Amino acid sequence: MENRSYVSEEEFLSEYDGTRFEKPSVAVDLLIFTIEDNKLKVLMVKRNNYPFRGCLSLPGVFVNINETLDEAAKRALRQKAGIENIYLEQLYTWGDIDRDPRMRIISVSYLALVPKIKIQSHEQTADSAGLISLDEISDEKNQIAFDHRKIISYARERIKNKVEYTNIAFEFLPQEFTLPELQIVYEILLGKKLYKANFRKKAASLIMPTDRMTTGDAHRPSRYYTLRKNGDE
Amino acid sequence: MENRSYVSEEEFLSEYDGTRFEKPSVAVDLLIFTIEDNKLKVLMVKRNNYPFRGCLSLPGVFVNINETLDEAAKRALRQKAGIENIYLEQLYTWGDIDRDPRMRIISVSYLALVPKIKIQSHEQTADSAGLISLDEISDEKNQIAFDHRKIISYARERIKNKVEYTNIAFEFLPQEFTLPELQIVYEILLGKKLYKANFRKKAASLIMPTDRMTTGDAHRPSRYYTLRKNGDE
DNA sequence: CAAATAGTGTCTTTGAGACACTATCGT
DNA sequence: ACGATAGTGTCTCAAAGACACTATTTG
Repeated sequence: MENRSYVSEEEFLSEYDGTRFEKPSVAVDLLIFTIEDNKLKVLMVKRNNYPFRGCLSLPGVFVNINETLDEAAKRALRQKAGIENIYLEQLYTWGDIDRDPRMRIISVSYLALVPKIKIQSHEQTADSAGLISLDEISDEKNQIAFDHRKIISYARERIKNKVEYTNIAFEFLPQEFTLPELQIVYEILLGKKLYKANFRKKAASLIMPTDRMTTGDAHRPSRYYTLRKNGDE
Repeated sequence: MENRSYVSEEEFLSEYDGTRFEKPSVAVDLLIFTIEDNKLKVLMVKRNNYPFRGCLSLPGVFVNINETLDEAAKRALRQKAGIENIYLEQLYTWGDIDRDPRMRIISVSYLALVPKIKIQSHEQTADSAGLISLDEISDEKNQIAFDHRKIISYARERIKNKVEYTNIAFEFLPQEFTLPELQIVYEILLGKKLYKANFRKKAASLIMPTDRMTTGDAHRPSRYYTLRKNGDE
């Protein structure tokens, strides 16, 4: 009886092309976004090897033969930024031939969103990692390694779009937040000011009030809310 | 002076991990969607080798070392379906370890949309290709190779979403079409009936009337339209 | 004229947008 | 009382949804 028996690689490849294949390398690159000082920032590392020595680049790892892409992304998140359990989604796969001058590397990029608090304590994990504002990255005077400027700009667009039809904005905040805080996050991500009253009406269906309030400010206190999960009434 | 000098692979890899890497293979798989007999269908080929002999699978090729992912996708489109110059976008990259029982293969999937007319003449290109309706693919009685059922279902969702905020529906139609035809395409892609009057009001801003009308039908004739491109008034 | 499909007019409801107002803190 | 920020009420306008109507062809 025929079960899924092994077929040699040679035989297998001939099914497709009849030629040998030189394989590209596969890496995973991370786009770890957070909001600091009311600015959207990306975690980048300074390269201390060629090529692009001294330039900023996205943190990444090679994909091991025995780990999935998602696992590789999570490992990179742990090893390069010391973060776990945050929003993570596959973004796009970059396959230009000369994107790395040394060899052919296909990069599967992952988008990670994280509240600033979670990232603080791990700042000096691997290499010299740091949060870079998107303004600095757009600035042509700053050297960015590989095609990473393009990748970041792609990620920025994805965020802007997804804010409109998902709740990713909440990923930038701690579990409890005030509505003014939430509004600022939306304004940063969308890149425009919003009307307070309208924003609150729309947000109302997404959130649940807590009984905690801000204290100590020289103005009316603000209530803390949490994101309403599916199933909460 | 230091320019981007060559660094041995060994040395290069050590920067990341310090271990040797066994590389996965990288393939491109195509999801070629079209509408036939008022049903959404995908182009699939019947496998005549192990594994999954006799099962339906998505057409795909390995990525050559000297071609980009987009180029590989276009080549697959040409070689496996004989189609060119159609809507093509990268969908998602699948990297589970055992998605192929023979060896580690990472698959970059591409979504292609095509009007039925363009595909007709090339029906019997490579292998035994054929258009399979999504109902048949969901049917657990039909054997689908690899993780391709999951991939198709992911693509189906992407189409449903993108119909809402892009003009991809037009990719399923020839250059000239009637509004009833366009409405049917939208209904199939969205999976629900639409109100004619409302649909037409919304479509009005996207289309340009021609002076051609349908003829020969035992009812009022229908005007042909074209998609309004950016720049058309 | 009957059957069939193409195409239109209009009312209702919903939500986005804009603006003016009130509320509550610390000093 | 004042400055500052939190929070609300309400009007307008545009789009989505629902339904009833008219129009034009063939046989």
